[in-house]
Amino acid sequence: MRADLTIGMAARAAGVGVETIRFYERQHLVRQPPKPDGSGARRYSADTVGRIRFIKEAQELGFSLREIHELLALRADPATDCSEVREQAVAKRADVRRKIQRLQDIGAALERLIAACPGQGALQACSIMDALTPRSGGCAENGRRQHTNPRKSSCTKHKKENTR
Amino acid sequence: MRADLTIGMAARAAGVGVETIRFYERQHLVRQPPKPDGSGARRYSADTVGRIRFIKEAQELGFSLREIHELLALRADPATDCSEVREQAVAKRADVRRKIQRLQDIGAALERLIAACPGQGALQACSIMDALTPRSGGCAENGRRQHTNPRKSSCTKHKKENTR
DNA sequence: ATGGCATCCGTACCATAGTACGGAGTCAAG
DNA sequence: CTTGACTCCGTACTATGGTACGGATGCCAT
Repeated sequence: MRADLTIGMAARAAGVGVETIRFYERQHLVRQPPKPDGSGARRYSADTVGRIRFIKEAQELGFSLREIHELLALRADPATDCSEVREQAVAKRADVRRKIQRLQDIGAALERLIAACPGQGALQACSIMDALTPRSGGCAENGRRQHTNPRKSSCTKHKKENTR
Repeated sequence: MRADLTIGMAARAAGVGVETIRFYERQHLVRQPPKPDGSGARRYSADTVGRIRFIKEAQELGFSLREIHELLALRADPATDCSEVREQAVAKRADVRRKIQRLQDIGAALERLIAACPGQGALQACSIMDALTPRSGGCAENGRRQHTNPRKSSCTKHKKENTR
């Protein structure tokens, strides 16, 4: 794997600023490559770019840099005690699964919200908090019946949390 | 919905500190309830507790407080322009789907890492970065074939990024 | 060899999301 | 009627994750 990118090129390729790469180096999230042959500028590989992209993505999924470090440090290889690595990997997997579950709940709530909102004014008040608990709050689904009379929606019954 | 919790009780129920609730009030993420009848202490409802829980969960999924505010502000109801709400909800849903996809990728990579790691030392070096790109890097899966000859694993070929 | 970039490195500053502190008030039990 | 636990509100401090700045140096094309 040849390292042929300057820090500026690597930063552009990864979609971050040069300073971010240096910051990650200080945090030991990416290794600072050696200066090739006493030259002034370090050279970065495409692998490093991928690593930086991974860091940014994982951040958007709610992992802290510390957690990302742990993720990146996980290695199955013949030199390490695999059972410990395995244990951590299993824990991370559980974490990931929990997050997926919650996102699916939020996705379903948004789906309900969208269904309650046919395009011309909903028939029933419905926030995402209502939509999270399908059996209880508002959010009658109110599909493609746009031709039906949009008056008399019996709405705006419960205001509850107004918050701003 | 009766509001019968003091701020301390609400904080405990939501798993946050009192100061966090006050902070959210300052940020207009939760409404500050009125003091009932000139009494000194405000009273919070179970709804507010749910709202705070939602905020904490969404944060762990990588949403900023600003984004969470937008999520919470989405309401389908007869008084608002539904098509605009719908548009935002659809955008948020896309966001959520993207996150789910990435988490599934990471989950699959962890799965591969776990599979490559039978418990006694892996046959092949494999980091999560390798495991993310199944066809290319390391991470031969190495399931329950512990009886097959574990020599000659042709491992530890590519060290690439060592990073610390 | 010189002008214009880019890199290097250190330090300072910034936004976000809390967390702590301190003084004053309230309320119920002992 | 005091003590202790809690609330209220304002201000200050903290941790995380960058961003910006500035002087020195390096690289390369004209």
